[in-house]
Amino acid sequence: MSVGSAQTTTRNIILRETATLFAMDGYAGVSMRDIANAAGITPAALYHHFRDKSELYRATMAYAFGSKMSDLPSIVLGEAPIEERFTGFVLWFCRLMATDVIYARLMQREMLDGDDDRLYFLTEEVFREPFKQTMVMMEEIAPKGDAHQLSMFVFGLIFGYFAFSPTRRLQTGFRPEHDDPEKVARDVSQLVLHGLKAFAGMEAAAQ
Amino acid sequence: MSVGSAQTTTRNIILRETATLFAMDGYAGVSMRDIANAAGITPAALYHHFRDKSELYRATMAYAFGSKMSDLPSIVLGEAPIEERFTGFVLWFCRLMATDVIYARLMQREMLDGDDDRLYFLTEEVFREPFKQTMVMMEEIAPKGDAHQLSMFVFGLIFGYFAFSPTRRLQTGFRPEHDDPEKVARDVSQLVLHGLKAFAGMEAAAQ
DNA sequence: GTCTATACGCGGATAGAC
DNA sequence: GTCTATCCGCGTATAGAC
Repeated sequence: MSVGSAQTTTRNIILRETATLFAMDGYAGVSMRDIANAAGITPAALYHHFRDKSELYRATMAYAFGSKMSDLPSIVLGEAPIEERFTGFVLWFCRLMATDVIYARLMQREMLDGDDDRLYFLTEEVFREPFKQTMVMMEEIAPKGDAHQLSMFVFGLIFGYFAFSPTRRLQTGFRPEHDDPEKVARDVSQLVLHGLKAFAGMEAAAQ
Repeated sequence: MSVGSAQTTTRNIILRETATLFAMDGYAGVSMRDIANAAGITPAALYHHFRDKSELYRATMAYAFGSKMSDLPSIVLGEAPIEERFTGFVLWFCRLMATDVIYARLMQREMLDGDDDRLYFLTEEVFREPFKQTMVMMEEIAPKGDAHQLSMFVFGLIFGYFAFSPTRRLQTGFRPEHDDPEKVARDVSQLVLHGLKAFAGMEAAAQ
């Protein structure tokens, strides 16, 4: 559930609370009164820190998404064999999606409701680097494949799997271990690493 | 963009409009005035057809999700070899996600905002059958694998890939064909069919 | 089945005191 | 930097005529 950085200025308290509120109820579902309440101040005080609701929302995204990706490079870059680095990446992303509900939900909401500017921010500031690094791995594993698309398959698979959780838990055959990021990461890695061999030699030949 | 059935009763006109509105802006983002406007009636008239906003929302879900899955069985059941049936299923789901924006967005929103009842409805009335059929295919392709989880990987992959579209289109290496359900389906099928061979003989052995 | 009229609380936002 | 007080339009919802 952890989101953003540490300092306990009023501004940061507000942002920490809004991250949770916006993640749970969405932009339109949260009022400035709700936020003020959660932060322990009055609505009027909010406007001392942020011009209006939409600026507060944007600040919340910057706060919530900031520096989440920082531990990734050490996993992906390095001397280890590609399979190991890839598996490490998958595990990292599975853990993020499974553990940080706020983060995962905000991502989902931005995909649905983000305007051009916010999607640009998300693309550039949040996904650009991890995505590039994933593409590099894809090129190494499946040199003749479409690195962009294959990387998106990986992101999509993990993102989608956990986004489906609410109904997945009610579905035939569900067991609690299906929520366990360690297990999911293992099986995703296995499926993808094996599957990518189909793209190692030639582009979309099978059908 | 097509949603739901045909008859042009007022009730159906309302539901058709609300499906679009709720899909685009979410429950809290749409007012009864908006809906009345779109349907060409006054807000008061809405309450002749639906008790309140939340009943209207539930009716919209039932309308939007109703009978979308009907053409699936003929694809999945049949005499064709399993690879072909699986590919057919993947193509069907890719087309649904890529073509029917309303449907895809409502699904995403329900994952985020659905209460217990609505998630139960989604699970039972929308996903139960297609999911079961996918599990059957998984058991045939990867007898020793975890059919529930592998099926969810497939749903998650396709769902997640298209849910990512807004930022995917801004990402390094994007080309328009990455939005083409036919191409995506081909490559997803190839990746998964090949990857599943890793699960054909034993459960999660590789790592 | 749809209208006009209306109730009334909640929404975002501001003024100005402390 | 936070408060109290307040503005005003929009939110859901209803009453009752046609």
